[in-house]
Amino acid sequence: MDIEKSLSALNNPTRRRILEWLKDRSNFPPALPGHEDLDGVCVAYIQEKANLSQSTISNYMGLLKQAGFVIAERHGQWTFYRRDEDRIRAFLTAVQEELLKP
Amino acid sequence: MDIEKSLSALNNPTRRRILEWLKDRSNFPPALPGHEDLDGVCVAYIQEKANLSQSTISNYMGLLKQAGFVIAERHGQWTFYRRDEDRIRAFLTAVQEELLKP
DNA sequence: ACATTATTTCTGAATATCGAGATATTTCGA
DNA sequence: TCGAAATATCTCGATATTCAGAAATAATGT
Repeated sequence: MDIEKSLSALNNPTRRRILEWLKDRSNFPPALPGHEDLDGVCVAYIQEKANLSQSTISNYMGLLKQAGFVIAERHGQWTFYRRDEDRIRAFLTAVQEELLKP
Repeated sequence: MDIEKSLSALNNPTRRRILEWLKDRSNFPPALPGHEDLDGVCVAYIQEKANLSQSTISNYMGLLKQAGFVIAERHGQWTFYRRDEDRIRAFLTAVQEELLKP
């Protein structure tokens, strides 16, 4: 739990919006055939929604992953990203502790 | 509640440490004579503890104030800073909503 | 009024972040 | 095995942030 990295990752409106979009798979086009069971989303879909370049989104997803907010799962040529709810909650607890604990 | 500003303000280890120090007035030297009732801390004390230039600390305190984490109260030549617990809690709630709400 | 002290503001150099384009890597299909 | 698609990495210019020092402002004491 690197609070520094997490705060940096959150300190960007697009990255926060991506995290919100990932709350609901239906914010994105339907899953690719054969991947209906995964609830992750591929980079191309995120890029399309964010309207930023592919390299930027790939980089952003890397930051969100390093921060622990998302899990990346590679299936063939696709990388599917989904939220890591446990670690998101762990981050919130850590910030709360840091800000509030006596 | 500008979550952008707040996250930026938190995205610096020194500023987070200052917020922690301010939890307990006894992290700093005793109050100046005649100001024992205030539980705020003057910039000079914070500067000494952070070991950064006075202009840097003044700047930092300005950011923390704009972010809503501290309240500044000017008494004579001193500005006393103290945490704004209500707004700190409000920020935590806002981040929690943004990160967790469906 | 003048000197002293606390604080803020201005200026600038070093460093970090943003987001793009070009290129590399991985994997699939023909 | 060759080519195409999806993603990752490298590099770069533009912009933002960090922090210091100097100058400006504000309040106090003599």
